[in-house]
Amino acid sequence: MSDSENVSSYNNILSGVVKLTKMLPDGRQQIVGLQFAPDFLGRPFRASSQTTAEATTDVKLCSFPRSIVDKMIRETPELEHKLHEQALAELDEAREWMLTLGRKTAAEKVANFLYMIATHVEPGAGEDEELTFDLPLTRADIADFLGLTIETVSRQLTKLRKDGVIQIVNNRHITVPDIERLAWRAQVD
Amino acid sequence: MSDSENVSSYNNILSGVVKLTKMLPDGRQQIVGLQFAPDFLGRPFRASSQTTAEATTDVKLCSFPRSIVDKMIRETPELEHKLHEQALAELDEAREWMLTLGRKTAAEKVANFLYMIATHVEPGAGEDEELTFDLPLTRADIADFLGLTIETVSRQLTKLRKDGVIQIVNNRHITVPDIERLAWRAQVD
DNA sequence: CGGGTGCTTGAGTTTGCTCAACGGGCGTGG
DNA sequence: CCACGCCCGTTGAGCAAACTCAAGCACCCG
Repeated sequence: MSDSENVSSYNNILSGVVKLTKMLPDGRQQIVGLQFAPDFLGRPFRASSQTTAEATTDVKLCSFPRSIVDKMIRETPELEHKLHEQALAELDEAREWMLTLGRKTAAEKVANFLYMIATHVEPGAGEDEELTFDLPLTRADIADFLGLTIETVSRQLTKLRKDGVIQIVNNRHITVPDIERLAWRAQVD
Repeated sequence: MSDSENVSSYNNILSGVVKLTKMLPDGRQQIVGLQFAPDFLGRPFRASSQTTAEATTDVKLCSFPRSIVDKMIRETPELEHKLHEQALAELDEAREWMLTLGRKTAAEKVANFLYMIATHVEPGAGEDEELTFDLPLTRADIADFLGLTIETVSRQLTKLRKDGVIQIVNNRHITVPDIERLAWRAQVD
Protein backbone atom coordinates (compact mmCIF):
# COMPACT_ATOMS: atom_id res chain seq x y z
CA MET A 1 0.00 0.00 0.00
CA SER A 2 1.33 3.40 -0.95
CA ASP A 3 -1.69 5.41 -0.09
CA SER A 4 -2.37 8.36 2.13
CA GLU A 5 -5.00 8.15 4.80
CA ASN A 6 -6.24 9.34 8.12
CA VAL A 7 -5.44 6.33 10.23
CA SER A 8 -8.66 4.77 11.36
CA SER A 9 -7.37 1.33 12.22
CA TYR A 10 -4.37 -0.15 13.96
CA ASN A 11 -1.49 -1.39 11.90
CA ASN A 12 1.68 -3.20 12.60
CA ILE A 13 4.42 -2.10 10.21
CA LEU A 14 6.10 -5.23 8.91
CA SER A 15 8.51 -3.50 6.56
CA GLY A 16 9.07 -0.09 5.04
CA VAL A 17 8.74 3.44 6.30
CA VAL A 18 5.65 5.52 7.02
CA LYS A 19 5.65 9.29 7.43
CA LEU A 20 3.22 11.23 9.59
CA THR A 21 2.57 14.68 8.21
CA LYS A 22 0.70 17.81 9.18
CA MET A 23 -0.38 20.46 6.75
CA LEU A 24 -1.34 24.13 6.96
CA PRO A 25 -4.32 25.45 5.00
CA ASP A 26 -2.00 27.11 2.48
CA GLY A 27 -0.14 23.90 1.73
CA ARG A 28 2.93 24.22 3.90
CA GLN A 29 3.71 20.81 5.22
CA GLN A 30 5.71 19.25 8.04
CA ILE A 31 6.59 15.65 8.70
CA VAL A 32 6.08 15.09 12.42
CA GLY A 33 7.16 11.50 12.67
CA LEU A 34 8.70 8.59 10.85
CA GLN A 35 7.70 5.06 11.70
CA PHE A 36 9.83 2.08 10.89
CA ALA A 37 9.15 -1.61 11.29
CA PRO A 38 8.16 -2.98 13.72
CA ASP A 39 6.34 0.04 15.12
CA PHE A 40 2.67 0.25 15.75
CA LEU A 41 0.78 2.71 13.63
CA GLY A 42 -2.45 4.24 14.80
CA ARG A 43 -3.74 6.46 17.53
CA PRO A 44 -5.39 4.80 20.51
CA PHE A 45 -8.52 6.29 22.07
CA ARG A 46 -8.79 9.34 19.86
CA ALA A 47 -8.81 10.54 16.29
CA SER A 48 -5.32 11.62 15.35
CA SER A 49 -5.65 15.38 15.25
CA GLN A 50 -5.14 16.42 11.67
CA THR A 51 -2.29 14.05 11.04
CA THR A 52 -1.90 12.04 7.87
CA ALA A 53 -0.03 8.77 7.51
CA GLU A 54 1.57 7.96 4.19
CA ALA A 55 4.06 5.37 3.03
CA THR A 56 7.37 6.70 1.71
CA THR A 57 8.56 3.35 0.48
CA ASP A 58 6.86 0.09 -0.25
CA VAL A 59 5.26 -0.94 3.00
CA LYS A 60 3.87 -4.16 4.36
CA LEU A 61 1.22 -3.73 7.01
CA CYS A 62 -0.68 -5.99 9.31
CA SER A 63 -3.96 -4.27 9.99
CA PHE A 64 -6.50 -4.71 12.79
CA PRO A 65 -9.95 -3.17 13.14
CA ARG A 66 -10.09 -0.43 15.71
CA SER A 67 -12.88 -1.85 17.82
CA ILE A 68 -11.12 -5.12 18.46
CA VAL A 69 -7.83 -3.59 19.47
CA ASP A 70 -9.53 -1.07 21.75
CA LYS A 71 -11.21 -3.97 23.49
CA MET A 72 -7.98 -5.95 23.74
CA ILE A 73 -6.20 -2.97 25.28
CA ARG A 74 -8.82 -2.71 27.97
CA GLU A 75 -8.47 -6.38 28.79
CA THR A 76 -4.71 -6.93 28.71
CA PRO A 77 -2.63 -4.44 30.67
CA GLU A 78 0.58 -5.63 29.03
CA LEU A 79 -0.65 -4.45 25.66
CA GLU A 80 -1.45 -1.04 27.04
CA HIS A 81 1.95 -0.97 28.67
CA LYS A 82 3.61 -1.74 25.36
CA LEU A 83 1.68 1.00 23.59
CA HIS A 84 2.48 3.35 26.44
CA GLU A 85 6.16 2.60 26.02
CA GLN A 86 5.97 3.32 22.32
CA ALA A 87 4.12 6.56 22.94
CA LEU A 88 6.86 7.64 25.34
CA ALA A 89 9.54 6.71 22.83
CA GLU A 90 7.78 8.71 20.12
CA LEU A 91 7.47 11.61 22.52
CA ASP A 92 11.21 11.53 23.16
CA GLU A 93 11.88 11.46 19.44
CA ALA A 94 9.47 14.30 18.79
CA ARG A 95 11.16 16.44 21.41
CA GLU A 96 14.58 15.63 20.06
CA TRP A 97 13.37 16.86 16.68
CA MET A 98 11.93 20.00 18.21
CA LEU A 99 15.46 20.87 19.26
CA THR A 100 16.65 20.21 15.73
CA LEU A 101 13.83 22.16 14.10
CA GLY A 102 14.09 25.12 16.42
CA ARG A 103 17.76 25.52 17.02
CA LYS A 104 19.93 23.84 14.44
CA THR A 105 21.24 25.24 11.15
CA ALA A 106 20.34 23.77 7.77
CA ALA A 107 23.71 22.02 7.62
CA GLU A 108 23.20 20.49 11.05
CA LYS A 109 19.64 19.47 10.25
CA VAL A 110 20.65 17.55 7.15
CA ALA A 111 23.57 15.89 8.91
CA ASN A 112 21.21 15.01 11.73
CA PHE A 113 18.74 13.45 9.38
CA LEU A 114 21.39 11.31 7.72
CA TYR A 115 22.73 10.32 11.11
CA MET A 116 19.27 9.29 12.26
CA ILE A 117 18.63 7.21 9.16
CA ALA A 118 22.09 5.64 9.33
CA THR A 119 21.74 4.59 12.95
CA HIS A 120 18.16 3.48 12.45
CA VAL A 121 18.91 1.35 9.44
CA GLU A 122 22.06 -0.12 10.92
CA PRO A 123 21.45 -0.22 14.67
CA GLY A 124 24.76 -1.90 15.43
CA ALA A 125 26.57 1.25 14.36
CA GLY A 126 30.01 -0.27 14.08
CA GLU A 127 32.62 2.08 15.41
CA ASP A 128 34.79 2.69 12.41
CA GLU A 129 33.29 0.64 9.65
CA GLU A 130 31.78 2.12 6.53
CA LEU A 131 28.02 2.50 6.51
CA THR A 132 25.84 2.34 3.45
CA PHE A 133 22.09 2.67 3.08
CA ASP A 134 19.19 3.92 0.99
CA LEU A 135 17.31 7.06 1.93
CA PRO A 136 13.68 6.19 2.55
CA LEU A 137 12.62 9.73 1.62
CA THR A 138 12.74 11.96 -1.43
CA ARG A 139 14.41 15.38 -1.20
CA ALA A 140 10.96 16.92 -0.89
CA ASP A 141 10.14 14.67 2.06
CA ILE A 142 13.48 15.41 3.71
CA ALA A 143 12.76 19.12 3.32
CA ASP A 144 9.33 18.66 4.89
CA PHE A 145 10.91 16.72 7.70
CA LEU A 146 13.57 19.32 8.45
CA GLY A 147 11.55 22.46 7.87
CA LEU A 148 13.68 23.46 4.89
CA THR A 149 13.24 23.79 1.14
CA ILE A 150 14.22 21.16 -1.38
CA GLU A 151 16.98 23.40 -2.70
CA THR A 152 18.57 23.90 0.70
CA VAL A 153 18.53 20.16 1.36
CA SER A 154 20.15 19.51 -1.98
CA ARG A 155 22.84 22.13 -1.42
CA GLN A 156 23.69 20.81 2.02
CA LEU A 157 23.93 17.27 0.72
CA THR A 158 26.29 18.45 -2.00
CA LYS A 159 28.34 20.26 0.60
CA LEU A 160 28.62 17.11 2.74
CA ARG A 161 29.67 15.21 -0.35
CA LYS A 162 32.29 17.77 -1.36
CA ASP A 163 33.62 17.76 2.20
CA GLY A 164 33.98 13.99 2.02
CA VAL A 165 31.59 13.29 4.88
CA ILE A 166 29.30 11.23 2.66
CA GLN A 167 29.26 9.73 -0.81
CA ILE A 168 26.16 9.97 -2.94
CA VAL A 169 25.88 7.05 -5.28
CA ASN A 170 22.42 7.18 -6.63
CA ASN A 171 20.53 10.21 -5.26
CA ARG A 172 19.01 7.69 -2.91
CA HIS A 173 21.99 5.56 -2.00
CA ILE A 174 24.41 7.02 0.54
CA THR A 175 27.74 5.86 1.91
CA VAL A 176 29.14 7.17 5.17
CA PRO A 177 32.86 6.43 5.59
CA ASP A 178 33.03 7.72 9.14
CA ILE A 179 29.86 8.00 11.18
CA GLU A 180 31.62 10.06 13.82
CA ARG A 181 32.35 12.86 11.40
CA LEU A 182 28.68 12.89 10.50
CA ALA A 183 27.69 12.94 14.15
CA TRP A 184 29.99 15.92 14.66
CA ARG A 185 28.28 17.84 11.89
CA ALA A 186 24.91 16.93 13.35
CA GLN A 187 25.72 18.27 16.80
CA VAL A 188 24.37 15.14 18.40
CA ASP A 189 25.06 14.68 22.09
CA MET B 1 10.47 25.73 44.16
CA SER B 2 12.12 27.59 41.33
CA ASP B 3 14.92 25.21 40.69
CA SER B 4 16.22 23.36 37.68
CA GLU B 5 16.65 19.64 37.80
CA ASN B 6 16.71 16.40 35.94
CA VAL B 7 13.42 14.95 37.03
CA SER B 8 14.12 11.91 39.14
CA SER B 9 10.79 11.66 40.88
CA TYR B 10 7.14 12.00 39.99
CA ASN B 11 5.38 15.24 40.63
CA ASN B 12 1.89 16.47 40.38
CA ILE B 13 1.79 20.12 39.39
CA LEU B 14 -0.66 21.86 41.70
CA SER B 15 -0.17 25.34 40.33
CA GLY B 16 2.22 27.22 38.09
CA VAL B 17 4.04 26.39 34.89
CA VAL B 18 7.04 24.14 34.28
CA LYS B 19 9.18 24.20 31.13
CA LEU B 20 11.01 21.22 29.71
CA THR B 21 14.16 22.25 27.89
CA LYS B 22 16.88 20.66 25.82
CA MET B 23 20.28 22.17 25.27
CA LEU B 24 23.07 21.81 22.74
CA PRO B 25 26.70 21.65 23.88
CA ASP B 26 27.27 25.21 22.67
CA GLY B 27 24.39 26.60 24.70
CA ARG B 28 21.62 26.80 22.15
CA GLN B 29 18.45 25.91 23.90
CA GLN B 30 14.95 24.78 23.02
CA ILE B 31 11.88 24.43 25.17
CA VAL B 32 10.24 21.15 24.19
CA GLY B 33 7.22 21.25 26.43
CA LEU B 34 5.22 23.32 28.85
CA GLN B 35 3.36 21.67 31.67
CA PHE B 36 0.48 23.32 33.45
CA ALA B 37 -1.50 22.25 36.46
CA PRO B 38 -2.75 19.58 36.92
CA ASP B 39 -0.31 17.68 34.71
CA PHE B 40 1.96 14.95 35.85
CA LEU B 41 5.63 15.71 35.67
CA GLY B 42 8.20 12.96 35.34
CA ARG B 43 9.22 10.28 32.93
CA PRO B 44 7.98 6.77 33.66
CA PHE B 45 10.27 3.77 33.13
CA ARG B 46 13.28 5.67 31.83
CA ALA B 47 15.60 8.56 32.51
CA SER B 48 14.38 11.55 30.56
CA SER B 49 16.93 11.80 27.78
CA GLN B 50 18.80 15.02 28.34
CA THR B 51 15.74 17.01 29.25
CA THR B 52 15.64 19.51 32.07
CA ALA B 53 12.56 20.62 33.98
CA GLU B 54 12.46 24.11 35.39
CA ALA B 55 9.74 26.29 36.86
CA THR B 56 8.96 29.47 34.96
CA THR B 57 6.65 30.84 37.60
CA ASP B 58 6.10 30.03 41.24
CA VAL B 59 5.12 26.41 41.30
CA LYS B 60 3.48 24.15 43.82
CA LEU B 61 4.32 20.50 43.46
CA CYS B 62 3.19 17.31 45.06
CA SER B 63 6.12 14.93 44.80
CA PHE B 64 6.27 11.14 45.02
CA PRO B 65 9.32 8.90 45.15
CA ARG B 66 9.98 7.08 41.92
CA SER B 67 10.02 3.57 43.30
CA ILE B 68 6.58 3.81 44.84
CA VAL B 69 4.90 5.20 41.77
CA ASP B 70 6.56 2.64 39.52
CA LYS B 71 5.12 -0.05 41.76
CA MET B 72 1.69 1.54 41.79
CA ILE B 73 1.66 1.73 38.01
CA ARG B 74 2.37 -1.96 37.75
CA GLU B 75 -0.47 -2.75 40.11
CA THR B 76 -3.25 -0.48 38.96
CA PRO B 77 -3.96 -0.48 35.22
CA GLU B 78 -6.08 2.67 35.49
CA LEU B 79 -3.08 4.68 36.60
CA GLU B 80 -1.07 3.46 33.67
CA HIS B 81 -3.98 4.26 31.41
CA LYS B 82 -4.09 7.80 32.76
CA LEU B 83 -0.37 8.28 32.22
CA HIS B 84 -0.71 6.78 28.77
CA GLU B 85 -3.41 9.29 27.94
CA GLN B 86 -1.24 12.15 29.08
CA ALA B 87 1.71 10.85 27.07
CA LEU B 88 -0.48 10.77 23.98
CA ALA B 89 -1.73 14.27 24.66
CA GLU B 90 1.84 15.52 25.05
CA LEU B 91 2.78 13.74 21.85
CA ASP B 92 -0.02 15.53 19.99
CA GLU B 93 1.13 18.84 21.41
CA ALA B 94 4.75 18.16 20.52
CA ARG B 95 3.79 17.35 16.94
CA GLU B 96 1.64 20.42 16.68
CA TRP B 97 4.68 22.46 17.73
CA MET B 98 6.87 20.69 15.22
CA LEU B 99 4.61 22.11 12.54
CA THR B 100 4.97 25.55 14.09
CA LEU B 101 8.74 25.30 14.52
CA GLY B 102 9.39 23.94 11.06
CA ARG B 103 6.94 25.75 8.86
CA LYS B 104 5.60 28.93 10.39
CA THR B 105 7.02 32.45 10.16
CA ALA B 106 8.18 34.39 13.19
CA ALA B 107 4.96 36.39 13.20
CA GLU B 108 2.87 33.24 13.10
CA LYS B 109 4.94 31.58 15.79
CA VAL B 110 4.46 34.44 18.24
CA ALA B 111 0.74 34.67 17.50
CA ASN B 112 0.53 30.93 17.97
CA PHE B 113 2.23 31.10 21.31
CA LEU B 114 -0.11 33.80 22.56
CA TYR B 115 -3.08 31.86 21.28
CA MET B 116 -1.92 28.75 23.08
CA ILE B 117 -1.42 30.57 26.36
CA ALA B 118 -4.72 32.38 26.01
CA THR B 119 -6.72 29.23 25.40
CA HIS B 120 -4.82 27.33 28.05
CA VAL B 121 -5.30 29.93 30.73
CA GLU B 122 -8.93 30.54 29.88
CA PRO B 123 -10.22 27.22 28.60
CA GLY B 124 -13.77 28.48 28.15
CA ALA B 125 -12.57 30.73 25.35
CA GLY B 126 -15.61 32.94 25.19
CA GLU B 127 -16.53 33.72 21.63
CA ASP B 128 -16.29 37.47 21.47
CA GLU B 129 -15.33 38.54 24.94
CA GLU B 130 -12.07 40.22 25.80
CA LEU B 131 -9.36 37.94 27.11
CA THR B 132 -6.68 38.97 29.56
CA PHE B 133 -3.83 36.99 31.11
CA ASP B 134 -0.24 36.98 32.32
CA LEU B 135 2.50 35.43 30.26
CA PRO B 136 4.11 32.63 32.25
CA LEU B 137 7.39 33.06 30.33
CA THR B 138 10.01 35.76 29.87
CA ARG B 139 10.88 36.92 26.36
CA ALA B 140 13.97 34.73 26.51
CA ASP B 141 11.82 31.70 27.32
CA ILE B 142 9.36 32.54 24.57
CA ALA B 143 12.27 32.77 22.15
CA ASP B 144 13.57 29.38 23.30
CA PHE B 145 10.11 27.96 22.89
CA LEU B 146 9.62 29.27 19.36
CA GLY B 147 13.13 28.80 18.02
CA LEU B 148 13.65 32.54 17.64
CA THR B 149 15.78 35.24 19.24
CA ILE B 150 14.62 37.57 21.98
CA GLU B 151 14.74 40.50 19.60
CA THR B 152 12.51 38.88 17.02
CA VAL B 153 9.96 37.95 19.67
CA SER B 154 9.96 41.50 20.95
CA ARG B 155 9.55 42.96 17.47
CA GLN B 156 6.68 40.64 16.62
CA LEU B 157 4.92 41.46 19.86
CA THR B 158 5.16 45.19 19.16
CA LYS B 159 3.87 44.55 15.67
CA LEU B 160 0.84 42.71 17.06
CA ARG B 161 0.32 45.59 19.47
CA LYS B 162 0.58 48.24 16.76
CA ASP B 163 -1.84 46.26 14.63
CA GLY B 164 -4.30 46.25 17.52
CA VAL B 165 -4.41 42.46 17.84
CA ILE B 166 -3.18 42.60 21.43
CA GLN B 167 -2.56 45.16 24.14
CA ILE B 168 0.57 44.95 26.25
CA VAL B 169 0.00 46.33 29.71
CA ASN B 170 2.97 45.28 31.72
CA ASN B 171 5.45 43.34 29.57
CA ARG B 172 3.87 40.31 31.15
CA HIS B 173 0.22 41.23 31.13
CA ILE B 174 -1.60 40.84 27.81
CA THR B 175 -5.09 41.67 26.65
CA VAL B 176 -6.64 40.12 23.58
CA PRO B 177 -9.74 41.98 22.36
CA ASP B 178 -10.61 39.43 19.70
CA ILE B 179 -9.23 35.93 19.97
CA GLU B 180 -10.29 35.13 16.42
CA ARG B 181 -8.01 37.77 14.96
CA LEU B 182 -5.16 36.23 16.93
CA ALA B 183 -6.06 32.76 15.69
CA TRP B 184 -5.99 34.09 12.15
CA ARG B 185 -2.48 35.42 12.60
CA ALA B 186 -1.44 32.12 14.13
CA GLN B 187 -2.64 30.05 11.16
CA VAL B 188 -4.28 27.71 13.58
CA ASP B 189 -6.63 25.10 12.07
C1' DC C 1 10.22 11.64 -29.17
C1' DG C 2 7.70 14.38 -25.68
C1' DG C 3 6.36 14.98 -21.03
C1' DG C 4 6.82 14.12 -16.19
C1' DT C 5 9.38 13.58 -12.01
C1' DG C 6 13.25 14.19 -9.08
C1' DC C 7 17.39 16.55 -8.31
C1' DT C 8 20.99 20.14 -8.81
C1' DT C 9 22.79 24.69 -9.45
C1' DG C 10 22.86 29.76 -9.90
C1' DA C 11 21.31 34.65 -9.02
C1' DG C 12 18.81 37.74 -6.37
C1' DT C 13 15.80 38.62 -2.42
C1' DT C 14 14.01 38.43 2.21
C1' DT C 15 13.49 36.94 6.81
C1' DG C 16 15.35 36.67 10.96
C1' DC C 17 19.92 37.06 13.31
C1' DT C 18 23.89 39.77 15.29
C1' DC C 19 25.63 43.53 17.48
C1' DA C 20 24.93 47.59 19.87
C1' DA C 21 22.64 51.18 22.32
C1' DC C 22 19.17 52.52 25.40
C1' DG C 23 15.39 52.67 29.06
C1' DG C 24 12.62 51.23 32.97
C1' DG C 25 12.17 48.68 37.34
C1' DC C 26 14.19 46.98 41.35
C1' DG C 27 17.24 45.62 45.00
C1' DT C 28 21.54 46.75 47.43
C1' DG C 29 24.63 49.57 49.67
C1' DG C 30 26.67 54.02 50.59
C1' DC D 1 17.71 59.34 49.99
C1' DC D 2 20.31 58.65 45.82
C1' DA D 3 23.78 56.04 43.14
C1' DC D 4 24.90 51.98 41.17
C1' DG D 5 24.45 47.61 38.90
C1' DC D 6 21.56 44.18 37.11
C1' DC D 7 17.84 42.16 34.70
C1' DC D 8 14.47 42.48 31.31
C1' DG D 9 12.70 44.37 27.37
C1' DT D 10 12.75 47.46 23.12
C1' DT D 11 14.64 49.44 19.04
C1' DG D 12 17.85 50.36 15.13
C1' DA D 13 21.38 49.21 11.52
C1' DG D 14 23.76 45.91 8.98
C1' DC D 15 24.47 41.17 7.75
C1' DA D 16 23.98 36.32 6.65
C1' DA D 17 21.43 32.11 6.17
C1' DA D 18 17.87 30.27 3.91
C1' DC D 19 14.18 31.16 0.52
C1' DT D 20 12.34 32.20 -4.24
C1' DC D 21 12.55 31.94 -8.90
C1' DA D 22 14.51 30.10 -12.88
C1' DA D 23 17.14 27.12 -15.75
C1' DG D 24 18.93 22.79 -16.81
C1' DC D 25 20.09 17.76 -16.45
C1' DA D 26 19.15 12.68 -15.89
C1' DC D 27 16.01 9.24 -15.90
C1' DC D 28 11.79 6.81 -16.85
C1' DC D 29 7.63 5.77 -19.20
C1' DG D 30 4.18 6.12 -22.65
